[in-house]
Amino acid sequence: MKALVDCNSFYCSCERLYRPDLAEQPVVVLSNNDGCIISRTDEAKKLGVRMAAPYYQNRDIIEKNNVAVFSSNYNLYGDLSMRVMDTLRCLVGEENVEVYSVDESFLDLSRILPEKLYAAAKKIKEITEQWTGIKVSIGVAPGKLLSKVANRLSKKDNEGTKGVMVLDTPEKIREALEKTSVDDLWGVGRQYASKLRSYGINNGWQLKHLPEEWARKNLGGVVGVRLIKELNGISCIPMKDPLEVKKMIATTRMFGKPVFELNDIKEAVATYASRAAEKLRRQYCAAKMIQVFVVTNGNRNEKYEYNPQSRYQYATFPKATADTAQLIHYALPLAEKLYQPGIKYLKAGVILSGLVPDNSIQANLFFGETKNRKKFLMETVDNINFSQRDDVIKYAATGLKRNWKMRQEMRSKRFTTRWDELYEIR
DNA sequence: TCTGGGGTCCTAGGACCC
DNA sequence: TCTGGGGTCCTAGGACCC
Repeated sequence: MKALVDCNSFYCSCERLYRPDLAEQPVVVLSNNDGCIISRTDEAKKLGVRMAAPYYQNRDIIEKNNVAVFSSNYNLYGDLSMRVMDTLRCLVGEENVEVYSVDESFLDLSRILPEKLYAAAKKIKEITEQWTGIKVSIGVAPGKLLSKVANRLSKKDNEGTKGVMVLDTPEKIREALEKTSVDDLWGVGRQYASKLRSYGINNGWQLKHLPEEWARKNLGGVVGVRLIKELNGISCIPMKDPLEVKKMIATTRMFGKPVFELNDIKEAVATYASRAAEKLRRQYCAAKMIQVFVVTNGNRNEKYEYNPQSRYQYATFPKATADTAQLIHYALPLAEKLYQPGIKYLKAGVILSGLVPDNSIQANLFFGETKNRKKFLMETVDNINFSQRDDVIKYAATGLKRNWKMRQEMRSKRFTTRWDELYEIR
C-alpha cells in the first residue's frame, strides 16, 4: 500500500505558524510579483477566493473580508518543507519516502500489516503535526493514484475522516471513486476531462471500467493505460529513486514591471543563468545546452489584453559545463539576438538541458584542463552564498540597479533562515 | 495597472545507421 | 521497373503535475 501525505494549504500554514493571531482568519499567499493566488486557507476558499486567479480579480472579496495577504516567501516554505519531509523519513525510513513536491510525499507502506494501516497513518499525521506545526492529510490505497483520491477526500469536512482515509476494500474504493469527478483525478487535466465528459464519463468509477485499449487511443497511450490500471487497484506507477537528478533546469521570472532596455534584460538573464548554474552544481551536474527566452506582450495597440508571446534562442557548449562565467558568456549574446528596441518585455528565462554528471564530462581536444580550478572557485562561491543564505558574491553582469526585480510587497520575515529576521518573543 | 515558476513523461517524425 | 527490415538518436510539441 502507498500513502500520500499532503500539507494542508501549505504556504498559508507556514505563514500562520509565525502568526498565531491569524489562526481563525482567512489567509492567502501570492505568486512572485504578487500576481496570482497560489495558496488559500479553507476560510478564504469559502469566501469564494479562486485558486490561481489573479490577485486583482479577488481584491474586492479580500479587502471586504479582512483576508490576510502574503507575498511568497520561498526561504521560509523551503525550510519548513524540509522539516516535514525529514520527519516523514524519520518515521517510515528514508528509502520509503518519495518527495513529490514542496508539500507532498508518497510513502511506501508495504511493510505495514493491512490491519494496522489506519493506526499507522494516524500516528504519522499526529507526530508530523506535533514536530513541525504543519497540518497534514494522509490518503492510503493500493497505488499512487488511489492514494491521491483518498487524500483529497480525507480533507473534506463532510467526510468525517479527520484527515486520514484508507481505501483498503473494494467497497471503499467504489464509494471514493463515485465521489470523485474525472477532472479531480491525478493525470486527468482539462483536455482529457472534456473528452471523457463528451463520452458520458463523469466520475472515477465510470472511468475505471473503460477498456485499456480505449484509454491507449484516447488518453495519451501508455499514460492512459496506467491510469485505468491504477483505478483498478493495480499499482503501476513506481516509487521514484530519491537519488534521481533533474533532466532540465529552468530559472524564469516575470519582471517586476515591463522592461524596454537591452541592458535590463541582460542583467536579468545573467542573474537567471547564475541561479540555474547553482541548481546545476547542487545536483553535481553539468549542462550541454543553454536556452534563453523572452516573453513580450504580443498585443499591439488595442486595449490591454494579456497575450504573451515567447521567443527562444539556444547555444550548445563544446563541452558540458557548470561554470557560471561560461554560462553567462553564452547566455548574453543569445539575449542580444532576441532583443528588438521599442518592444515591451514581460519576462525572461534561462533553461539548461542535456545534463550529465559532472564527473563524466567528455574531454575535448580543443579545451584545456582548467576544470579543477574553476570547479574549486564555483564550490567556494556556492559555499559562501549558501552559508550567508544570500548572494553575497555575484557576477557583475547580474547588475546593480536591477530595475526588473520582482515585487514582493507583503513578504513575511525569513524566520528560519536569516539571523537578522529571527522570530522574536517578547 | 494588474495573470507564477518550476517540472515530468510520452509520441511522432526526421535523420541516420547497417 | 524494382524499392526491406530492422535499429538509434534527436527534437518539437502535447498533455499533465504542483
